[in-house]
Amino acid sequence: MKIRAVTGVKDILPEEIWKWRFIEEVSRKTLEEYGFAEIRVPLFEYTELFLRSIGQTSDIVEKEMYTFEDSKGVNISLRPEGTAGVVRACIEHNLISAPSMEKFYYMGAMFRHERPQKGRYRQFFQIGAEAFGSEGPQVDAEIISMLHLLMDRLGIRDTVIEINSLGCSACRPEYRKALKDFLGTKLDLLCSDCRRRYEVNPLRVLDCKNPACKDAAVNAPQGMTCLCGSCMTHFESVKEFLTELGVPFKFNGRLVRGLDYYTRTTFEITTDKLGAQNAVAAGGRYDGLVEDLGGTSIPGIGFALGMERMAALLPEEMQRPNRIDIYLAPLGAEARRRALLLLHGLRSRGIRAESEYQERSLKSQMRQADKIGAAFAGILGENELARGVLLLRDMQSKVQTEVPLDQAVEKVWEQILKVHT
RNA sequence: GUGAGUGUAGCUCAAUGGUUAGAGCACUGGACUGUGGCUCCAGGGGUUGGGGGUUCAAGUCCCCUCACUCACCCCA
Repeated sequence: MKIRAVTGVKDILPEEIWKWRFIEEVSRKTLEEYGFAEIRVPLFEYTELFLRSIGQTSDIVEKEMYTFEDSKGVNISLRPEGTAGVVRACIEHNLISAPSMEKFYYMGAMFRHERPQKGRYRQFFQIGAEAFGSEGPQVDAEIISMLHLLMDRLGIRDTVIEINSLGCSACRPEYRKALKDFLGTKLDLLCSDCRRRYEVNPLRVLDCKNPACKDAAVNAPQGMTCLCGSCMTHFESVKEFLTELGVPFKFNGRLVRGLDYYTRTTFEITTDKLGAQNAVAAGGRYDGLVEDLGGTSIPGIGFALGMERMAALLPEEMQRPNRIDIYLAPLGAEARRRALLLLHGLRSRGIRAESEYQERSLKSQMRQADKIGAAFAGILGENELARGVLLLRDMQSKVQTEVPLDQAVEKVWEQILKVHT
């Protein structure tokens, strides 16, 4: 068998990795401005954790988890999402307690055994954040507005923020019943998937893309009309705060999340530029999850964003940054020996320097300097060697200056500073 | 899990069933023997995804298989 990467996973090559780093850097900065602290939790957990958090009947658990037994027969799963592990760690290490706010963020790989397609992989990277300790609508608005700011900083436009409220443990069952009563009269109009959903999770019928189902559900009761008083007030406040913060959003009464733990506010940032996978970030409140997993009753809210999808949406005009400051082009064995020392000096000073190690024409070395995008070329031939100088060429302006070899490191440093400012 | 499309050089793609499977880009060298991007010339690079079949002859037709892509489903 030919050796290759496993189906549905991909290598992120050097020519593209700058996008990931850019997204990570901007996200880190933004999250930390909002008071989130990084946490790293394992890539795998006992399967039971996901069964209890995400929900037995969710598609993720039913058919998308990488589940296996280790050599001792312990049932393990690769994490399909990040929230469950973070909540587990918080409970285990007593990181959260009732009234005080605690905020965490993470970035890393998630695994789902789905059929790969555009924007969907079996190993994919998410950046996620979770805020515990407050059920106040300010937190909801803050998280959504933070995402809005983050998208803006990344230069990603053409996305829409959609929000909805799913109600709480008091009013959701009522809505579910109302919806079931309504859909019960339309069963023969629904697709086979939706007839199954009707039994297991009727809310998801609203999410079906099948035109017949959309028609059948057009007059379905909206979740909003069934919200209890406190959920209604909460949702109204979230919308008010968002408006005050200047965050544009769209109410979408059909926005249903695929994970069972969500309550009250849910939101999604969508785009039409990614084919069938339109969600770039999504999240919501999960006021019951901590308790469900064995902690005390602590409300929480969080989101996750898809790095591959973000990377695909970065503005096309963004360029891969230069990775080398100076390329040394030595001519002859003696010059190459001297270049080795100079390289060491430059690099020790924090200058990104590269060189050719074999005998090659100056022409080809200059071509190489150009190809890797070096800001400067340093030419060191017999001529220069004899006079103890380095010929420094600014690749953009083509201006060449000679600097004394024994001061080369400092001179190069000065020139680079000039270019960078 | 279901459906459709596509597999030929590192990449993008040509090649009526018929000679030794080509081109552009990329790479290397040269024209310019010490100066990058443009131009021109030359060179290296292939188990035509894999296996079987039909045929005098298969990259081309048939079957199987694998992979990729897109979509359904679902989601970040």
